[in-house]
Amino acid sequence: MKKSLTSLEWEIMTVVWKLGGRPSVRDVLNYAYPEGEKAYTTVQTIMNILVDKGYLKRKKTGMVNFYDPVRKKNETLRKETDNFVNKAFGGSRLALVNHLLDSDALSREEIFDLKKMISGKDSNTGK
Amino acid sequence: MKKSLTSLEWEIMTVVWKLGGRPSVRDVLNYAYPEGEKAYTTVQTIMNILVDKGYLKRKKTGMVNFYDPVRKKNETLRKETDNFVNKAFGGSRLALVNHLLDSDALSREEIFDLKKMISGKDSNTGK
DNA sequence: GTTTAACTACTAAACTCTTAGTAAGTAAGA
DNA sequence: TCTTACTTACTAAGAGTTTAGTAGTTAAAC
Repeated sequence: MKKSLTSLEWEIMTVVWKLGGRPSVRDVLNYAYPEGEKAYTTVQTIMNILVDKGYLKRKKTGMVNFYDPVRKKNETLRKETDNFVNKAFGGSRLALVNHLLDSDALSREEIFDLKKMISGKDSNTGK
Repeated sequence: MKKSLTSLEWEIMTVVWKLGGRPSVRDVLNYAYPEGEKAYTTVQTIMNILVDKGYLKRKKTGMVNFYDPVRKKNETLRKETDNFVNKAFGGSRLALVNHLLDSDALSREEIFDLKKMISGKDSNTGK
């Protein structure tokens, strides 16, 4: 149902999550593009698209719009990961992990860390 | 440099890899859309876009074009995974795995399988 | 109070993605 | 050889993405 995030939309959402507390267009602009890498109205447009897509809620206080993420970063990450897994790994999250392990996508140290990470996991906590 | 694959482009590439041996537009169409879910020319257009993007090579034999994948599926998978990891996880592949473990994205069984998978890995084989 | 700065809403252009039609050529069958 | 089936190359329309300008309003500064 909900449209998936494009590259720039991700970038903006990441900033909104990082800033916390209902940032305005100006807040996002100042933080992400302090050297004028993007026009004010470009960021404004994207943030309004994010409202249309259901990722942000807009609330006006005085003259200014403030934007609140509808979902937490984690939840969104999960949905988008699922999208990617569907597209590239036929829906199998395990196939993704398997790919990371089989290809040389992960370095020796990463695999080492991964082993540590996973052995710290209790397999009874999953859904 | 190389443009990343869209949803439909992935779908077509997957079929080309699966079929192997320089399939034609007709081959892909018959395999993937036997009930006419897509028009011949739609598939043709996408495959030509894939040539433009550098994912397929086109070679005409007689009247007919045959299409050959430029890279193996695994290589492409790795690049696209990197793209996604860059977009959504700030470039950290470990953060992706961590997310899969921390969220309830993986079921209990999946985590169990994952543990088996990773303990079978020799951490000296990574790059 | 008039200018200046900031913000919003609206508009739009260039580009990509997805979809598919049409015209023209070739090959095979009747 | 005439027709039919298949292929290619080209074209295009509608939707979405990314970019940003403009017009109008409000608030602050002088």
